[in-house]
Amino acid sequence: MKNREIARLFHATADILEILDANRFRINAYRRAARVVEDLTVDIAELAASGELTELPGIGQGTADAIVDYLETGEMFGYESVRKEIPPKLAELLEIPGLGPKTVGMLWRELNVRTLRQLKRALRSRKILELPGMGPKKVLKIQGGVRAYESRSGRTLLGAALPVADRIIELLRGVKGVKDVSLAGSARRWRSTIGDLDILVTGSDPKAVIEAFVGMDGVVDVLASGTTKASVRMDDALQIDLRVIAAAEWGAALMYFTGSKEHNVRLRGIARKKGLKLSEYGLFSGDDRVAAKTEKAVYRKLGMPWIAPELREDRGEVEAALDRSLPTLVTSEDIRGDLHHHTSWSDGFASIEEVARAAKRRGYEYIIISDHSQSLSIANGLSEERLLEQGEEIDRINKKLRGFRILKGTEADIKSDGSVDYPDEILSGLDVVIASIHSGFEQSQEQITGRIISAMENPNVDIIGHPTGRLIERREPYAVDLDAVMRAAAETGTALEINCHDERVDLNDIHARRAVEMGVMISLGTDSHDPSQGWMMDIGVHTARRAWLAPQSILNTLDRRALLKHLSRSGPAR
DNA sequence: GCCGTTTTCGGCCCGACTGTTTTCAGTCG
Repeated sequence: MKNREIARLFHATADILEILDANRFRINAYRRAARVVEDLTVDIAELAASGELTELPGIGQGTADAIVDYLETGEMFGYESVRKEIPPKLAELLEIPGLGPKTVGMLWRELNVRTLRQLKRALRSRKILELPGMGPKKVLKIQGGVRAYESRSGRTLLGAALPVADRIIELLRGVKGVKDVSLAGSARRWRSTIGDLDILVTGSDPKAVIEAFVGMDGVVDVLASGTTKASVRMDDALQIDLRVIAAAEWGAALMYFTGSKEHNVRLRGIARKKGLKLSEYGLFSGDDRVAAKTEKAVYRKLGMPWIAPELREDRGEVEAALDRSLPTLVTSEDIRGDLHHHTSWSDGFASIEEVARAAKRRGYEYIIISDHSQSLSIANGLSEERLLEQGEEIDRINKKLRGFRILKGTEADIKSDGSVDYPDEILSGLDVVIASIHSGFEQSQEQITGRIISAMENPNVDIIGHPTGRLIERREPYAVDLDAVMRAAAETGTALEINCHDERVDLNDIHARRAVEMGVMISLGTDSHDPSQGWMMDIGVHTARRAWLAPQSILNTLDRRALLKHLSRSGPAR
């Protein structure tokens, strides 16, 4: 799949055009094209082959030609020609906070700044102060941006940011006069990584809220602090934006601050067509505010039902809302059990009984114990004998539990030759078999894909665990041909996992949506190694929502009997 | 560069904050 590469080239083209001060709508067109390609659930080469590229919104003749050009030659003519217009590393400077395309372009033209090193030298020179719009404070601000850029650690995992958000929300609720506090931004949309945290507050004393916010523990840098808006950087480099708004504008502000930016742009376009104006202060007809207090009211006046935050990515949700075809999304209440959990029998930290009781407290009907298999010795994988012993232990504990069932499972390794790490007679005695790749990551696409497909052809294999093997921001996916895997999953009736662990989220939202479109069932598993990680099911559920999934597409919404029946297993009698 | 229930040209989302200005440009979200 060349989708990501093509999207990257469109983004790069837009970056360069910005520095060259090209028409901003042309720049936006490239950004939109990049995003459309990025979000595609199909291989762009297929669309190119069938001549359907220009049917995509935002892809016209120019960008379609560029895509075909790249697919055929490995180079994109448009990009190659603008690339020569600026020094090779100049566009990287755009990633420095506080430094935008205008300033980068000016510094290059006036002071011949072409690299980060030359930028740092220029910031110390006196000549920079002679440039228009440049003063001592601006220089300090950019120097601060350079420091942040050099020490940056990429995006923050949602699982790490949510506890911080909870703590801040708790703190702000305690400020005098505060009425409502809400998380907004990409965290409210449950993106698996976030750039910053956005928090919204309404209350009678904005000044007190801003003061409490910029003065809280852990703040190392106040980036902005106005009467309604403030930004801080925390000691772990996480940036947090706060906005204090009037109660009458709560809904409009929540929409604005939740984004995505692209979703908001679409809505504003629709407002404009209706002769209205949408901003964070409300939906206006001239000077009259026609809606603002709740999100629902604003959406209604735009002619559509409320759209769940997880869908607000401009991936077709606006069109679906307009013609009343939004999906019924799965919710946490639909989930009957966790389909992937480890215990101290392998590399987990809790006993089977502790895991089961915690799952029962979460309101589940069942949990699958899926410890590692024998060849994963580094994780204390279970030999055949120990797996059978574990089964007896599960039987004993099940007798003690009422209204809850521990199912016998395994997360069996898919070995380098594609075989599964236990013999069929062992696998067929289990309730659920997950098969995952934990070795041979460096194999070719053909080998990796072949391994997974041969595992799925084993009738005892029910679920493929973390199908791409990525670790967010740490390890790239192995070279798997996901399309081929999804086709085989549909044919063999094998489910694909959304591994809910915050470091994995694998399948991701786009993949999961594609899989279900191809007729594949999705399994949600937290891959917990301790019951305290069970909450990550929320990450999986909301990722499934981001993938537009209804309960029917998800294995864990089945009750125990229906689940075992679906997996073609009789299962133990109650 | 894309797009069209005001179509093939003339539009294209909106506002806060900052630092530089003396009315505004750049950056960010």
